[in-house]
Amino acid sequence: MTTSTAPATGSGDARRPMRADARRNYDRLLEAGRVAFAERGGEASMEEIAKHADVGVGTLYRHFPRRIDLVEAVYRSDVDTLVAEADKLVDLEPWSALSGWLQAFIRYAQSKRVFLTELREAFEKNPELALDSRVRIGAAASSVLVRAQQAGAARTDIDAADLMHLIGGMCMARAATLEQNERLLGLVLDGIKIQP
Amino acid sequence: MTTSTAPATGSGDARRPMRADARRNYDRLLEAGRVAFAERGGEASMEEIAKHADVGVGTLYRHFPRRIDLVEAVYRSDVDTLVAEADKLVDLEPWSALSGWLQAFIRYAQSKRVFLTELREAFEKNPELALDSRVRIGAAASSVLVRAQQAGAARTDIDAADLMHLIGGMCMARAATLEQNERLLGLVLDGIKIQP
DNA sequence: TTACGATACGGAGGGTGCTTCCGTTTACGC
DNA sequence: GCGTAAACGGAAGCACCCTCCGTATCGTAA
Repeated sequence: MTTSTAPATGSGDARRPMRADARRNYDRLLEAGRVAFAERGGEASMEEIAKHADVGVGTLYRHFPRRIDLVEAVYRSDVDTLVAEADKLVDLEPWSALSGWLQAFIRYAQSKRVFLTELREAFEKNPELALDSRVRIGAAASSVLVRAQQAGAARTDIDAADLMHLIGGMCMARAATLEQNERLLGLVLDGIKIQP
Repeated sequence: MTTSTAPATGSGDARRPMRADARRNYDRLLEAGRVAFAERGGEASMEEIAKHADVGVGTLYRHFPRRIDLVEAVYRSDVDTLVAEADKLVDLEPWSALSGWLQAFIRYAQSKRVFLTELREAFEKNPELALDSRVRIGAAASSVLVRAQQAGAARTDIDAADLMHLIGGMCMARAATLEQNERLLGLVLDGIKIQP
C-alpha cells in the first residue's frame, strides 16, 4: 500500500498508533461523510454528519479540522477503493476484469458529480490531490487494459489515457444518469472488444 | 436591444417605470456586485455589497431576492457589455474590430473565473441562462469574424464556434493569467490573419 | 404648492451552519 | 487498580443569508 487514506499515522514512524476509540470514530465519520455527500451533496451539514456517525461535532472537528478536509478524505478514500478494485479483479479473466473495473469507474465518476463544487474547492486548495489521483487511477486503468490487450481480448490501438478521457468525459456531461452511462459504457466496450 | 439586463420593466407594458431612487439603487447594486465578485469571488458577502452601494441590505434584497439572483444579473450585464462591444467596434476596420473584440472576450472570460462556483450554481438553477448567453456571444463573435473574413483580412476556414472553442478553452485552463491569455491571443491572431 | 397614497428604504433580528473551547470521559501503560 | 495523555461532546461564538416592518421618499393630482 502507498499513499492512502490512513489518518495521521504511517507505518513504523515516530507517532503512536491511534487510540481504539479514535480509530473507530474516524472510520465512522468517513463513512457518514461519504453517505451524506452522496445523498445531499454540498447541502450536507457538519452537525448532520456527526449525528449520523453517532459522534459529537467536536469529535468530527478533531479529525477533520475543516469541512474541506472531510471532503478531501472522502475523495481520497473513494479513489483508494477504485484503485483497489483493479487488484480485486485480478482473479477474473482479463476481459471481465476490464469491463468490471470500468463499471466501478462509472460509479465512482457518478458519485463525484454530486459534490463537484466541494471537490473543485479541494483541488484548488491542494492541487497535488488532483494530480496524485489522476496518476493512481491512470495506473489502475492501465493495468486492467493492458492485461486485456495482452490476452488478445481488447484492441491495442488505444491506451489508458484515451479510455479515461473518453469515459471520464462522458460521465461529466451535464445531464448524464447512471443508467445512461452504463448503457454507453456497453457501447464503448463493444467497440474495444476483439471477438474470440 | 433584445434580452437584456433591464429590471422588471419592459418597453411599453403594463407596469409603471421604476421610481427614480429604485432605478439608481439598482444600478449601484449591480455595479457593487460586479466589483465585489471580481475582487473577492464567492467570499463577497451581501452586507458588504450593500455597504459598497451605500444602501441597506433590505434594499439589496428587494432588488435581488436571493444572492444567486445578483450573480445572475451581474453575469447577464457582463454578457450585455461584451455583446455591445461588437457593435461599438463597427467603426474600426474589420481586422482591428476582430482583434479588439477578442481582447474584450478575454477580459470577460477572465472575470468569470473568479466566481466560477457561483456561476455554475446559477447555470444549474437556470439552464436557459447558459444557453442564451452562448447564443448571444456566438452571434457577436460571428459578426466581427465574418466581417474580417469578407474583407479578406482573416482566413475563411474557421467559424465563430471554432474561435470560441479555442479561445474560451484557453481562458478556462487552470492557471491561466490575463497576461498569458493576451499573449496567446496574439499567437492565435497571427494564425488567423491574412497578410495584406 | 401641498397633501396623500404607493413605492422603496434600512437595519435589527431570526435562522442556519461552520468552527472553537473547555470541562468531562475514556483508553492504555504501568 | 491508577495516573495521565488522548479523545469526546456539545454549548456557545461568529459570520452570513434572508425577512420583516416601521420610516422615508417619490410622483401625482388637486
